[in-house]
Amino acid sequence: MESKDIRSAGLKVTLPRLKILNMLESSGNRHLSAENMYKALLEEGEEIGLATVYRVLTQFESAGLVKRHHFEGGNSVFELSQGEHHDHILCVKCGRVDEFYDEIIEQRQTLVAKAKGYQMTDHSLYIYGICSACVN
Amino acid sequence: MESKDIRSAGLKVTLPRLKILNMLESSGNRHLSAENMYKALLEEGEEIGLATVYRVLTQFESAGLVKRHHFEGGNSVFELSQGEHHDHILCVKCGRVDEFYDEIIEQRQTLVAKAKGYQMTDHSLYIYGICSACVN
DNA sequence: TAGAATAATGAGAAGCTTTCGCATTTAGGT
DNA sequence: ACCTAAATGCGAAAGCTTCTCATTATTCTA
Repeated sequence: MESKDIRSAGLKVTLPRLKILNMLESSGNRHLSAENMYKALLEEGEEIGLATVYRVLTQFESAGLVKRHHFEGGNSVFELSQGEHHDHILCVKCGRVDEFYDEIIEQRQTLVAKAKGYQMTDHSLYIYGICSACVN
Repeated sequence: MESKDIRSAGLKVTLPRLKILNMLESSGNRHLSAENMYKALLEEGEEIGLATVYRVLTQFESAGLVKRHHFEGGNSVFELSQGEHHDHILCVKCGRVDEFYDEIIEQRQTLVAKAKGYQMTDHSLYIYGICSACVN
């Protein structure tokens, strides 16, 4: 029951929030845009406004429930922030998204930040390419 | 004379294009938004429209003269693509931007792409943090 | 160097994603 | 069940970027 997550974020448990959280959990696609979710909800017959989808996602992000990503050229996508940090590699042809984690890259980033005199708070790494299915 | 660059990109040498290229070359800030440049041109008394600034920058990007970056939360910034590839580290407080290049990170990215079955075409890495001047 | 053909410009409108404002509805504690 | 605060939906609005199109400028050619 994901109601716990919503409640412990200090948010009231409402139908829009349950639906959105559920969609993020159960969708085959782990990376959804607000528009995606809005349309999917419409098709399910839910009367949920687009503004609400954005609002809820922003709240979930603040609560650490989801992560927002700005993929190249377009809108934001959201993913459940279950488990550990990872970065993304995406196909520029079909839009497929894969995840990866590379300890050495992580370490080097920390070193770079230190060398430049920065106190690192966050980082974003996207690798773009053509996936095996699209190379042909 | 940067007219060569414009001409060899297959573009006519016009005042807006010269001004914009010049601004990217001579500005202390290497990372400028279209809006930045537009305002600066206005202040210089140039009658250059915002649409033209965007158009020209997009053309320069296609020609490989400039690189476009999507820094977190906001508009695109452009920088002359002189010299070699580098990534960016930016201060979330003051907006300062520094550049870095880390050979090991580059190598690992190639390895990751290969391991995931991707033919890498590009990548973007941004480190966010608080710079030495803003830590206080 | 004048003229023709073509590309570039400026201004405003329009597109897209995201946020805001507000009246109405709903959740949660008492 | 009631009351208060929070959440919702809708439309409007904001911010960035692109498009349209009539006008202007550049380049090529004669």
